[in-house]
Amino acid sequence: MATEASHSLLEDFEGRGPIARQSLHEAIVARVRDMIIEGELAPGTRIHEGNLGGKLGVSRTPLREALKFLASEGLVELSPGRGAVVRQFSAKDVYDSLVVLGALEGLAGRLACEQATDKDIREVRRLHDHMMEMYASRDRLPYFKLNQNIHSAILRLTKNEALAYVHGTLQARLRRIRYIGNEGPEKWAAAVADHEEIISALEARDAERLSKVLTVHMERTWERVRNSI
Amino acid sequence: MATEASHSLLEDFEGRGPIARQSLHEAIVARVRDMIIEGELAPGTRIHEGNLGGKLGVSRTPLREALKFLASEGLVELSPGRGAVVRQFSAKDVYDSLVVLGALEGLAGRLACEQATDKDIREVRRLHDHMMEMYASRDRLPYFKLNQNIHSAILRLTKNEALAYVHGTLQARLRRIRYIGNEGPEKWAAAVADHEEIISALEARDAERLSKVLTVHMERTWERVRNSI
DNA sequence: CGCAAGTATTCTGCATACAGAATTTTGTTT
DNA sequence: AAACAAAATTCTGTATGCAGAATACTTGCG
Repeated sequence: MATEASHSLLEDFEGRGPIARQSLHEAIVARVRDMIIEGELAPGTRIHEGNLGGKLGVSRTPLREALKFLASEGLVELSPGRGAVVRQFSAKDVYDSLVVLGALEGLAGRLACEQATDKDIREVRRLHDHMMEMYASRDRLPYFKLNQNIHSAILRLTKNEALAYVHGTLQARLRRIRYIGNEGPEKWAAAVADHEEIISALEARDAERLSKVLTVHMERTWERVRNSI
Repeated sequence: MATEASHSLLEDFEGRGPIARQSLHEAIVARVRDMIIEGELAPGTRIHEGNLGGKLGVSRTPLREALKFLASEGLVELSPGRGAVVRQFSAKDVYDSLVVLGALEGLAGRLACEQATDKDIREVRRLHDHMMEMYASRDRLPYFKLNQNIHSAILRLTKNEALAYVHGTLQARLRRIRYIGNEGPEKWAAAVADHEEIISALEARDAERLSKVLTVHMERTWERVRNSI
């Protein structure tokens, strides 16, 4: 099985102007992370440094560095002498992560109501409205991505980097699960209803209500995804 | 300034029997992390791959991999073209982290009361009593380490890996701050009092009380360390 | 004496080379 | 044909080499 003579990340990088100041390291991390999230690298798969490097058009050295980075994030596991393996998350892992995310988003809701500027909140409203358009037209993928963006945005509103960071790492672990979790119409509608309340509580700067609905939203998320694991 | 011809991590590793199955990668990560926590690598320092590699007795390749790992943890920052720099945490960073840790320990307190076995709790009691002996003899360093161990142990009692993981990464960022934070006798006594209540609530499996005291303990920790940043 | 431009050196980032461990294939025996 | 053993191959882990960027140094000029 020959490695597809594909598109080189390095060329991408060199092609960019001075605007995209990201390093090749970050590009590889982002690319491999996406491959894991989108299932191109299935959980449990042993990552072959030669093949993957060839596919991405980079040598093993920067690829290995990226894998260590992802290992620290918890997306891959390192087994000494046997390289990196795409981490498998059990149903319990997912549930546990959602419990923690519930607590983190609960805290974020409280802080966001205190810290956010009116402009910040309008920005979230814009994302929300856009997401609702995607719901109206039943465009799953854009809806999914906007959904993620809204949650990340609320985390950023807290202006608490540590909070945004830990939320981000847990979120990344679950992104794949949510990505595949295509819930039915009634569950989707319930999720949308949650989001209506989220934006409403945020605009009212009702810390308790926002905190509560975000935590409950996480619990309901578990109900939605538990069968697709 | 010549690099000290020191003790090689690689030799350490080769010297070990089959018991210590940790890889050289993990050894380097642990060593550099300790150097950061203990201040041997000061915040803001640019890490010189050649020098540090020489000091540890390893080549640049595994060292660079370890630095990427630590970058993901947030202990070092990568600036493209300029290598790795030991991350500086501002007072706000520390406060923000403590706020998140407060929420996480609060959650952990609730979960620990549900999930812990009696044996688990006895183990924490043992650590607690041992820590109290160290307090009695005013042995700061052992006290400090046991203190950390107790908090980590409570996190493990939850049997929630995701929770323990995010707690661990934030904890690592603060370890250096706490390490240097030598509070006076009355503040130390107050911290000890908190710990008495923690173990008492845990043994009573009083989830609300344990959750509360752990969160408050974090807030008080901020009061203790805020002036030493 | 200060400052700037140009040069020299050092350092990072990536690729490659090499040794040893892990795995697969092959061959042999029952 | 199955199972074990041994050889061959593949793969990982580390060191080293090399190009280009970043930094330090030197020299010339105001």
